[in-house]
Amino acid sequence: MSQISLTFPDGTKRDYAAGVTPAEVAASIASGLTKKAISATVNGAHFDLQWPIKADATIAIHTMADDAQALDLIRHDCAHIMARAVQEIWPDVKVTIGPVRDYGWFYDFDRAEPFTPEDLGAIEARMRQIINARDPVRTEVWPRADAIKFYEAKGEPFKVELIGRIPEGEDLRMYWHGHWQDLCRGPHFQHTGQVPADAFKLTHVAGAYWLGDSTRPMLQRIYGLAFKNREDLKAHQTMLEEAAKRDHRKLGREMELFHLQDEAPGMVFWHPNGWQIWRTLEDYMRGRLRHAGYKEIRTPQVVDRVLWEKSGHWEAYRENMFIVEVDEEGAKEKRINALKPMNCPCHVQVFNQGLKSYRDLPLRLAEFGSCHRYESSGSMHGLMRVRGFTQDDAHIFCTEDQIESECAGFIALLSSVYKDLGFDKFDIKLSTRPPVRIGSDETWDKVESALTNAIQHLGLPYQINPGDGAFYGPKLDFKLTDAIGREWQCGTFQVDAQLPVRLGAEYVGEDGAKHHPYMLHRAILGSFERFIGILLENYSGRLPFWLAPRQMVVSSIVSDADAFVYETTNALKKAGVRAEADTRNEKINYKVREHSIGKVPVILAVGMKEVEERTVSVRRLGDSKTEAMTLDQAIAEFGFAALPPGGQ
RNA sequence: GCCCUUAUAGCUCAGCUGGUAGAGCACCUGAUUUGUAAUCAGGGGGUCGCGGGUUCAAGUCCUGCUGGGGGCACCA
Repeated sequence: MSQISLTFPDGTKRDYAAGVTPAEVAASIASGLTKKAISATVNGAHFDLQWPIKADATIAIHTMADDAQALDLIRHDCAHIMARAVQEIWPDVKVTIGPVRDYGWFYDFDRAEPFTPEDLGAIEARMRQIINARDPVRTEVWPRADAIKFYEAKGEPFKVELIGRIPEGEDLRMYWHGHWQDLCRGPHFQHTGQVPADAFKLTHVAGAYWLGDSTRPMLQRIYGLAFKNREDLKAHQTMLEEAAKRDHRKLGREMELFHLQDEAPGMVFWHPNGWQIWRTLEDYMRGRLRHAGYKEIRTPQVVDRVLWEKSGHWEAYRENMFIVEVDEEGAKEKRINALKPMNCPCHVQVFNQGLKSYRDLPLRLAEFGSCHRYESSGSMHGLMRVRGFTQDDAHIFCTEDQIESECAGFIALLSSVYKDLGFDKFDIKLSTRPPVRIGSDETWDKVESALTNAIQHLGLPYQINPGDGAFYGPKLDFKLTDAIGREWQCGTFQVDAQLPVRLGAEYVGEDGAKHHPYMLHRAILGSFERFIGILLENYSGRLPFWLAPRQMVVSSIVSDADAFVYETTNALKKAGVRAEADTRNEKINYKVREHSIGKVPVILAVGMKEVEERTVSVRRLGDSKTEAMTLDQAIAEFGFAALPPGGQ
């Protein structure tokens, strides 16, 4: 047998017989490593200890100290152990696939009866038995015909189909966890006892289409969490509980911001406090847009289908549109309109009024545009996915040469807005030309490089999603990261050479001839509804002072202080602060508690001491200390704090 | 849209194997004038999501619809 050379992380090389396994390599290095080794990285691929290495390679042996590999094996072995447990309890259940995911894994099963929470407990118990049995894990590469025959005999149709989808030439790997068998890419541990028995938890069952295809059968997916030890699992569960506490739907009720009801699913009823947040945010955005050279417009909600036919939406998007029929008396036929699902066609109508010159470009038209989309019933979620929403929309009409500078200007504006709103980190994703597209390659080259140059000149990192652009042009998506690490896609910047042509937008160029402008679709917040939801969850409802719907409550301690409470409240209001007086006959403890729960950023307490000294006692949310301040100081400080960032 | 699950007072929830509803908070009234996260006492409040069905009897069992939740699909 021939020799191969393996290169270790420290650069040393050793020779082995071809076909040596990582387990044998580990044993050759140190006897302690034989026991501690769990897997290896061979030429960048995660290898099972049992897999033969056939040629020269770089190799690194992993132990449980390597988090990434250890967690990958723990979660993947959990998936197999769970599937084995399920089939041991219910032998007629068919298995499908069970991949690793963030913090755990899932496995999809085909079973007539639904799994119940009690079932999950029984499965967990059986999993622990399997782990405690320390059953060996074995793997073999099989010819596909044998594997297909094997699964047909076993009555596992999903596995048979899966084999048919694995590319020819790829090794078909069979795994055994004890007596139980599964088709799997691997790698895995060497025995089931290597999975920590106290660091996993089955969390919930959900439906999932086979192969993610809604025309295929609905399977039952069981989700599990798994970590290296009990403490990590507990920490993660605590984190999930904390995340649930800041759910915007819960905060919306507690802070009296908005509600949703049966008669208008997916449409928001904004209450005074919530609408105050909205208006503050809208005023802020309006100021930012004005400074960035945008002109604000307003276009109709209900538009005749003729326009949607021209724009192409009637054909492509009709099932998601709210159709409005008007039956005019005496008219020969009904007039069919649609609530606008987006603003772009209306903005082109504004552009088309009057003759435009190249001197008018770039023309930036902004609208806080109310849109309605008939979203599928299962997709709605609080403020995050609704049927009626308002975009911070704008369309920039420009020439090809202006795309790059417009893009750069947009990203600068977006990053500044995100920073003001408390999001320091965001990622950019560039989606490039798809296989099916319109326009010449030359134009695509030019437009894609305009976007790339704009990002690069700003020195920002970005990822490329090849082929993910729209058929009419490339796009940038902007994803921000919130306080607990979740990512939200909000901003977008799309280049469109199509709609201006379809809707006949033209300008007179320097050459005196008519040209179609490019249209740049862009949004920073995405929608007010969703962004307010994100803000609430990011801040856990404790919005920064300028955004808080109720900024200050001036609370009396004794009723003799009431006059000074009103004087203070009125002075603060005059200074632009959203201040309220609370002179109810209640203890100061009661008032402090109530307004703290109400997430009011600043509570002022006024007793006789303050009345005599013309001071206020300041208590900031989340801080149990108080601070004495003269009334004049308080007015100056909080009057300033109430201004939006940038002093607009 | 699909799978599972769920719907009881303004909110959070209890109501066992069917016997016509209960708690805490909130709300109202009274007392209390209080120093930084709940003062005490009393009171009012629910056609148990909606429509059918089984039963002597339905919040409870069956069924349809609607909304919510967890996912999947969708998000041009």
